[in-house]
Amino acid sequence: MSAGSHLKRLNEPQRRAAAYGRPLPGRGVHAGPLLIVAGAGTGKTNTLAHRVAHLLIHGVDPARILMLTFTRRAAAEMRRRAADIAAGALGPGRAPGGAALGQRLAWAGTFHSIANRLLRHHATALRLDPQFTVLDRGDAADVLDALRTELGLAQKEQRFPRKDTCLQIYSHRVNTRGALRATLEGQFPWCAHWEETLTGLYRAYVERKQRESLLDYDDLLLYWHVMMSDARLAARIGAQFDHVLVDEYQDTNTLQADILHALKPDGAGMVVVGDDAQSIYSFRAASVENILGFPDRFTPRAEVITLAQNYRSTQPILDLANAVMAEAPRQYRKDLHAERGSGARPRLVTVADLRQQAECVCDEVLRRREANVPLRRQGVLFRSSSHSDVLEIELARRGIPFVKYGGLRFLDAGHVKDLLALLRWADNPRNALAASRVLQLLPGMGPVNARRVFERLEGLGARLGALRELEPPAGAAANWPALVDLLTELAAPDCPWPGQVERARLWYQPHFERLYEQAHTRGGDLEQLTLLSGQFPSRERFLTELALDPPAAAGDLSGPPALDEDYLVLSTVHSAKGMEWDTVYLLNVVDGSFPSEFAAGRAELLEEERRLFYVALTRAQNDLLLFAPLKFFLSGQHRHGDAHVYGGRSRFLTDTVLAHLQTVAPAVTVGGEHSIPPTLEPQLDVGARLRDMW
DNA sequence: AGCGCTGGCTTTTTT
DNA sequence: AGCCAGCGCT
Repeated sequence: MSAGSHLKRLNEPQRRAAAYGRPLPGRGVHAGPLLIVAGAGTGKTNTLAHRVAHLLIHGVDPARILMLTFTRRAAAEMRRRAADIAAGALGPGRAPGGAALGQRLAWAGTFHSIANRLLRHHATALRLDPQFTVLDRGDAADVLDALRTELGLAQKEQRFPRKDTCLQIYSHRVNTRGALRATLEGQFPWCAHWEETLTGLYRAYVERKQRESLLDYDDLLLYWHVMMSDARLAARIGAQFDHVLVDEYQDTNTLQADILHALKPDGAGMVVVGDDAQSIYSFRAASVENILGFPDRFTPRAEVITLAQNYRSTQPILDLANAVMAEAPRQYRKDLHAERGSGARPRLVTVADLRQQAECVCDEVLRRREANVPLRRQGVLFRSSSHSDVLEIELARRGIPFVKYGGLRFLDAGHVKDLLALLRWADNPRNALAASRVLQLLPGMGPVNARRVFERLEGLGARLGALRELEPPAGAAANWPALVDLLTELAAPDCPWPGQVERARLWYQPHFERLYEQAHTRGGDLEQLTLLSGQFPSRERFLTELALDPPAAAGDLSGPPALDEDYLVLSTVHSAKGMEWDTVYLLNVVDGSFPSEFAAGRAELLEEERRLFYVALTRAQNDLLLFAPLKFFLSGQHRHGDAHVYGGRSRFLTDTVLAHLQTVAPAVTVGGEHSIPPTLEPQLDVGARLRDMW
């Protein structure tokens, strides 16, 4: 096999990117820093996978490649594809098969999961308990909530920010590496006068986490960052990897960029990929400056390769997307060019209301399925999670299976938290949050009693076995022995692993039924948790991986469809990053919803909304339908309570942009009750058909 | 101290 | 619709 034949299927810039650097015969590849600016659908993942394969083929040890992705799913995909390409190029006998090779790409993962591994490995050097517990977002917020109450911040005079807001502020400040004041003024102006109080709260938060061996998402990065500021540790970790590849670089934040820089100060072996036009995570402190400033962070400057040849969408879809971006005041112009040629013009469908929107989407989805576009080749996208509520009901009514990405998570459900708290407490007896949650499952046990029990237990050395020596509060005595039995059992070092969830569930069941209204519909989640636990080797791994990569959807009407079944995908635009569908339906293209009303009045936020819109449009391969309901029902949250709003046309749909859309007339409303969905099929020229017959 | 109820207030997107 | 503080009854 000739050198480079594995790159034959790439175009010229892709090939340059994949093969960047100088091969050292049999010993790897020597390369300086490289930025790949990859427009939507330009084969970014493919190029990166070929880059990894190229490295493997030239003898780079897979264990010395660090591959950082935005999601777990992206990491798995990258591992699989790179291994396949490399295995194919090396041929049988010269290398382990694709699957084995993929296994050996052990350092492919999200920033957070890689941080987790590094920290557990170097825990002792950091004076960190290697058994630390990873807090998911909800748990982190609950810790803050407990502290907020303890510090007496729930005062009468003025409402203190709610726990989720407190966490968001904290997180933003940590990830930008800026001052709290800057975060408050820039992102949370309505909380600015709480600056001092918040500082006190966060100080307590940090102390509490340290005392209880808890790390939240941000801590994973922070500890990693601190680790990299120690010259010896940084050198050791940097020397562990010859190549560092980073996907979705436009959505990294300052903290992450600094970690990378410390890892490879001269940029050796560093390749980052991204698209400034798809930067959509500023609320998570992502900074576009990272990608824009990347080349200049090194001497000599990093090389830049741009990919603009689009393989995903038809030209009319790209024309629309390009037209939207052309109106951005500040941008790095790269007009995408379609490899695939012409196709149907995207459509703007005006519907009367959300109900009609849902009906229309269902009709169109089914019509396409009849035309051999399976459900899984069709995706429904929306700005915020609740925008699909009405559609979900309609889908369920018609028996169309779907999976929803984004929005309410599995881990947010109370009963899932309860069961996990049992396991977490068993795993880390110092975890006060888990303890408090578990104890309060008992009737007669409130916050005060739970706290007393926990404190007395700490006095006895924080061993769960010591629970037996404690006297329970009278009101909770009846259920006390069973709980003590359970915890003693779970905490025993020889307690068999997958069985523990089953065991905990058995104890939990009666409490579950007492505490939750629709216990029967929600029971599936617990079942799913039990099944999931079997896939992990230990309790610690299960709890950590679950926090780092929670299942996408909460169990609902039908539960998650089996993987081989056909199902429609519903997704927030954020969660749709990197995905593509034959047909894309974008809901609620109405001002206030797209762009979100919260972005109004702030130019940078509005620009991010535009990029978000752009991401949504460029997910489509062949067909793109935008829906614009005339009447919009808003629930809650709004000054005047629930209301119908007649939303204006989205400000992104300017005349220039509209010129790239085929608009479909509003539906006719009959009798005020039933509305007829508009015909979406291409207009038939009946006359021509009849003439053609002869 | 626990627990259920009332009423005022509410900032989208997620590793 | 859901969070959160406060009240009143047990």
